Amino acid sequence: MNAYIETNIESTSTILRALSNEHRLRIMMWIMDPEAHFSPQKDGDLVKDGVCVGFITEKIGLTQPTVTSHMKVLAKAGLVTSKPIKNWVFYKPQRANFKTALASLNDMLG
Amino acid sequence: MNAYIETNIESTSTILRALSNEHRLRIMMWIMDPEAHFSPQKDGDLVKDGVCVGFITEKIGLTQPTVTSHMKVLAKAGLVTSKPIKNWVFYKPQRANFKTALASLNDMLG
DNA sequence: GATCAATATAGATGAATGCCTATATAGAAA
DNA sequence: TTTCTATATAGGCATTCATCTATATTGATC
Repeated sequence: MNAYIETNIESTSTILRALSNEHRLRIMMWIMDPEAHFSPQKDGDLVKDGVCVGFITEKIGLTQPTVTSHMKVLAKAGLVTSKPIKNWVFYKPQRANFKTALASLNDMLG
Repeated sequence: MNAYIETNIESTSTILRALSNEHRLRIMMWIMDPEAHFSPQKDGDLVKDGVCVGFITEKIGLTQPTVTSHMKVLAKAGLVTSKPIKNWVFYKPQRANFKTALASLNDMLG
């Protein structure tokens, strides 16, 4: 078989699985346009640094460990990166990887 | 909240979940371009009617009930429709719904 | 009408998911 | 160095998913 297509199917399905959960889809939507959905943070810029776990937790109404677990799924799929500042952790979208996934979907199914 | 966005999140995540399984993603890829992946069928046109369950089952190497179950997931997500001819059932992509999902993803995250 | 062929349904099982509470860790501040 | 705060980890539990075997259904054919 075609190794390129196979690798592509694997990573694409990982990304789709990450986004297939309503909470995670909502979270991605929020952090893609953080200034529209969160108020400014003290120790990290919403756009430059990302959104902290606490803000997401409060907004989505799940417990903090559950949110951390969702963020890890997004991170493993390559959709976000995390950066610790003081004792916060800020999550920021990886737009390029999202765009690549959309393009793959289009290649494969479009 | 915005009912439009909420409905959208629900149906989009349903479609993403349907496509997040590697087998289903592969099947969708095949039936989107059926002539590239299957040989002609006796009682149904690959493009006009769709691909029969038996062909998919043989190509993917799972059992027939498992394939039927996958096809039902795709159908529930609105990604395929089925049409019985004689005692075959042909599955055909619903391109418009797929395109809509891609567009929603772009709206929400792009 | 009996048989064959293609698909669907039923039911079981193991693995993965999503959620929680309780606790650990690590940096900041007192 | 004790305490506070933000996040991570551990572990348990219920639900959903992916798969199989066995069987039912339905149309075609003999």
